[in-house]
Amino acid sequence: MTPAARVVPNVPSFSVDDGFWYSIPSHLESDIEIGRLVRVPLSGRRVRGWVVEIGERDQGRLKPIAGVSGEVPVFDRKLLESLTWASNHYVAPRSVLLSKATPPNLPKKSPGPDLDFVGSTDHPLGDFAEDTAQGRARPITALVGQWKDLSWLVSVGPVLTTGGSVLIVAATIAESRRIESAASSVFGELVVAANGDDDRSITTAWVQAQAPGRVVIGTPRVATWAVGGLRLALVIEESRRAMKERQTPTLHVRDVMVTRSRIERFNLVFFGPTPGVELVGSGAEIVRMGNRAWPLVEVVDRSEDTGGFVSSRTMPAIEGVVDSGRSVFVFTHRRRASASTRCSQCRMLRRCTQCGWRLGRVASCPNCDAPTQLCAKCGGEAFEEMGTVPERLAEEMNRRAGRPIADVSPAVAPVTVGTERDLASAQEAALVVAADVDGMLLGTGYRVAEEALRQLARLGSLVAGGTGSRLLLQTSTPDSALVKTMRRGDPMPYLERILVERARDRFPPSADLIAIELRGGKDVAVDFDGAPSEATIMGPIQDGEDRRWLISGKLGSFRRDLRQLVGRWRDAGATVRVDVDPIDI
DNA sequence: AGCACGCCGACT
DNA sequence: GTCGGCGTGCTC
Repeated sequence: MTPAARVVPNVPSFSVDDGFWYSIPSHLESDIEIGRLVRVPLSGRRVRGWVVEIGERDQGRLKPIAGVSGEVPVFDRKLLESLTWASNHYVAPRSVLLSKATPPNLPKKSPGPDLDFVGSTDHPLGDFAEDTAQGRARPITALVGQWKDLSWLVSVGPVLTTGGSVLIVAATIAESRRIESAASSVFGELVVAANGDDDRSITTAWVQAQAPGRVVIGTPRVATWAVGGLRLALVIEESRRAMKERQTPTLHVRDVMVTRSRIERFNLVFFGPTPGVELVGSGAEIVRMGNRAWPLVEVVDRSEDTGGFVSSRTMPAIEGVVDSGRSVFVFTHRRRASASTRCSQCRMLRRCTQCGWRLGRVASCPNCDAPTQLCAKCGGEAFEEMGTVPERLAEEMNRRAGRPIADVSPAVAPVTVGTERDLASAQEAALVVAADVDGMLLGTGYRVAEEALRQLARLGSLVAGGTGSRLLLQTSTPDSALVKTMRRGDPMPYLERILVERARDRFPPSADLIAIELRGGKDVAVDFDGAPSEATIMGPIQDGEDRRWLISGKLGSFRRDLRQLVGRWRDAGATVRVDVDPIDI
């Protein structure tokens, strides 16, 4: 028997998931521990790999580890367990997940922090941080409210003074930078931010994050990082799209952090105005901050209104704010006019009276060929394009104001018109207008209701403080659940209702959902033998060279079998994308 | 991934 | 009879 280590080579293939045993040469013995990067011989060459187990093995035909790389391990046993869970959940090779925990350059030893901090506030997070500092476990918490003023940062102080670290994950680099600069003014050198885009600064941040007693801030990539002495993790706006990786493996920060907090035993708080339905469904404890999760809302009822993008009651509000020297942001959810149209009179979606197909500007129904007619609802004969193109919106406001007040984003005029893509860079405004709330609910997919609320709440956080500042919603359904929810300022009853509907319709989080996409490999035969009877397989949908399937239901151990299948399809030459928990289907 | 192996055609 | 093209399979 000889000292040996199991090593997962850095090879993106399912077939090396279990790793291989190598003997440990005596001169390396003191360096080999779980999570260390090593170089090992593998089929006639040397590759990098990670130590995942240490033991004794029969010398047999074991090859020796050729060397160690870096100065410190990149994960411990617990983080390894979380990463292994993720490789299974996301149907990805284990080495791909281990790579995500590894800094781009070789990690050095970190010097410990040498500064101390004391402070606290009466923010709800203060209690949480105090419990964390005392070593008390708290259930996973959804803190419902605005985070942007950042005054809450100081309340994580007690965790630091007891030698623990705090991890903060934000959706984008811009937000991470804002949090970093506010945190630095409170905690100084204790702040570590992974905001760079070059390998060197990312590696430096990783190294610094290994010393306990830090505030580590970064984008979703840091969710798979080891953090020294991690006691409290904070995820800001977990329901944002950016919280899920786009390519395989499609990690979601929420799911990774929930698993890590259970295994590594740190406290976990999700913070934002609208927790995701999946988070609500996971039984997280809901803590509301204040009475409203977003500022005051004014509703402009358009059901009696005639055409145009902006109501005759909205225009004076906009002009009033402009005249007082403050700014306005007008939000429209679509950049391009869609093919659909609606009645200018009753504002209902125009549908074929024969088959219900959505109609654009056509003389006959493209589905059933029936000649198109008057509005099925009210008999109106004028129709307008759906969706409010920002340019047209700005033109209309300028025309009606009789002076140039509006322009499309980025802000150059007092009134800025923008879509979701402009929200990240938008400036605060005294008046924020959602031009077409009804249109936000007309999309397809099981998430539209949730998305609509999330976007409106996000608009709320653009509203500057001060008297008269507000969010104005234009809608022809002022009694809808969405508008009522916005008026009340509490997202929870709305989200809980969506949760019930998802369970009824067998959508996530009540059911597993995996989309599989094969690019190329036309002759690769695909079958899902062994799929459990509780799973439904839809597809393939052919899209040019691509084929797409959707698997839903209770997957159970089928996830494991899927690894084999995906491996086989890849070996046969197909590019396989596995989208676990897909957001748009 | 990347290397060996093997089967095939091309060329000394 | 040998060289090198690349498709297939395996890696302690």
